[in-house]
Amino acid sequence: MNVTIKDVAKLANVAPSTVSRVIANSSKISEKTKERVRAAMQELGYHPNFNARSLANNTTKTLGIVMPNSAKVAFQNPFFPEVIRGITAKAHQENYGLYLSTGQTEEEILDEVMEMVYGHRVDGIILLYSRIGDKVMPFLLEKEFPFVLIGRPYDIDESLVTYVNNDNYKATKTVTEYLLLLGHEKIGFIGGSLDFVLTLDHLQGYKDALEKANITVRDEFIVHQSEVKEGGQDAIIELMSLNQRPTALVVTDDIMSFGVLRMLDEMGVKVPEDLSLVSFNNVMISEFSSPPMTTVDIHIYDLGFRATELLISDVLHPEQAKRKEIISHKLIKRQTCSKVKKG
Amino acid sequence: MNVTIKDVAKLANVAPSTVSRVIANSSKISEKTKERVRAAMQELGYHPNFNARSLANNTTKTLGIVMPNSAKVAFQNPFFPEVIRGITAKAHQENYGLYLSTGQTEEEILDEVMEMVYGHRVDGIILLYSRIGDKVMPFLLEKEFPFVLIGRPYDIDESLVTYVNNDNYKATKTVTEYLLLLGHEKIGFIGGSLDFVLTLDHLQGYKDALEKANITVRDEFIVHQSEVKEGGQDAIIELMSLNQRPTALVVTDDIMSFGVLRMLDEMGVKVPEDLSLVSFNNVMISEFSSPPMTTVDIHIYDLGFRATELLISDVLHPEQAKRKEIISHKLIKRQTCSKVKKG
DNA sequence: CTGAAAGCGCTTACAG
DNA sequence: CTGAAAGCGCTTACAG
Repeated sequence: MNVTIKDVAKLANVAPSTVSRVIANSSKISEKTKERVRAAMQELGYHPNFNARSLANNTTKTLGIVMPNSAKVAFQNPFFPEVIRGITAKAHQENYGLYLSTGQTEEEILDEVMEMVYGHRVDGIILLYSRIGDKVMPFLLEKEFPFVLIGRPYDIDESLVTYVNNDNYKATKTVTEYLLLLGHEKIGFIGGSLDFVLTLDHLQGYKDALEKANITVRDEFIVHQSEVKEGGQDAIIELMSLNQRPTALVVTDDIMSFGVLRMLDEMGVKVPEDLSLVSFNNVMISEFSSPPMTTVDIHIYDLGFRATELLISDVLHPEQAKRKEIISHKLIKRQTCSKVKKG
Repeated sequence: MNVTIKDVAKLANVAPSTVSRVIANSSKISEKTKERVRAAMQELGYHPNFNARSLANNTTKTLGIVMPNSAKVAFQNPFFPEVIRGITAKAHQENYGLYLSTGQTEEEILDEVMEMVYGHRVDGIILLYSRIGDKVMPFLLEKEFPFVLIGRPYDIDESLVTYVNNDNYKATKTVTEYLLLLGHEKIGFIGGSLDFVLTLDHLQGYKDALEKANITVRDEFIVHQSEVKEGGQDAIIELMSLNQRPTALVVTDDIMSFGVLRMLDEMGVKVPEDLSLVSFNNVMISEFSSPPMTTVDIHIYDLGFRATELLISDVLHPEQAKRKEIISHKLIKRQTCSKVKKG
């Protein structure tokens, strides 16, 4: 019922193998034959069967995207759509398809990745996160399956994995120093779950900036929230209940900042007059908060785009050395920061 | 190099066909044999090759997701992640994989869909939008390829397609009537591009509510914006420059509302004192706007979940009648609406 | 430059 | 309940 390579071959009066070569645009086939075959394909409305091709040459032309287990939460954060947008752009350019992970728990995700690999569903995998104790990467490493990490490897020799990341340590350090320059000394930190390597980097940058300025790091100023949504709110209540309130806040995610700003508004705390805030990601809507937030643009789209580029290159040349790439970041100053109030 | 069905067969001392039947868990195989075969699979670390299976039985166990061409814009709107989340949940439950469209233009998307269909990449397709003049649906219809639409068909006999939708007409009508009840008579409308069927429904609901209340529909109160992001801003400037400003606004998208609220704040227009606003979608962060927005929850997740359920059912039973399903909506009252000011 | 043949790893009537 | 055989639609050495 379906038009196959054989039908085309018959009509064009050539062997199936020749048709196959025309599809691959092999240089060994004469222009004349190519034209004849192409005409036959046109006439019959031929389209190659991907599964057959994949089976024959062990290649799928599709890339797997693996999201953190908290898909529920994750996808509510514009980070993921945006990084996927970058991935999509490059993948489309290079004629790769995209296969999405659907697992909700760490275990399910590992199962899926195993299926992607063993089942030959994809040629390579993009990991959208780096989590401590993660088992996906060790598995991929062991199978020598091409993958690229968005984030940085942890507990694993860096030379073994291709990854693209921001300098999150430096970004957080800079941002904290910026707050210090504005005269703030009581600076709070609201970050994500300590399960993520990202959070470690954020935290270290924050601490080092303070220490460099000879300011003691206070544990009660540091709050971690895995649940981005309500997290922002709980965190701010905690901080604002302290005897010594911070006068500035480093919040590591724009969506969290939305929650924080809302909460502060309700509590009657004026931003930036009473409290300054610096955020991270520069997600589209972050300029629509009130007041519009000062935030670090980490070029999410580029993370996805470059990761895909590197992955495809690794897929095509598995023998080449792993590479790392740092995507630049940029502080976008809007209206949530001001000099500390005297007194 | 790879462990295949043959290796397992050899070790278990059965024929490859038997192994295949064990994988399919055929009831014709004795428990004893099953156990022996499973043990062999375990021992060898066997995993089925999906491409081979797909080729042999012409089934992929994967579903295609097709996003609107404006992927650039689209994905910035939390609607898509959220609907995909619903899709993901059901797909995972039923052991289906997900394949994502990557095209950026209408033409590219059609090409991709054709490739999905002709290339046997997916068993069925979920269309995340309904656009006027769209060519994807007619193609799918012609090929009799299983698909489900999120939205409603336009210019196509409804009995021909399975779809899941909200009653957007009624929702907008109700919301407008709510504003009327609060005493507003000058009610503006900020909607999406007229290319989308969704916008037609929104607009009709808005108009009918006004007409029913004997209020003339004013063209200058109606603004369409395709670009959600800046759109919100341009639109509000236009409206607020009128001699007769509206006292209330129906905005058909939360993200747009964020832009609108920001703009109003800058212009010194107080919400809800000077202007009321009702929005649509109840996206996660919509409760974090200031003030928190009153919006219609359209149960995006459910749209995706049910669509997937229906699609899988259509894939499995192509002969059955097409179905339609309306997902409920609910007005979430927060703080952007109040009675009209006297005078 | 082109063809005949084997093979990729499964599934599924058909027999028994 | 199990096996032998054909087939799914491609690709790719190997010959010529």
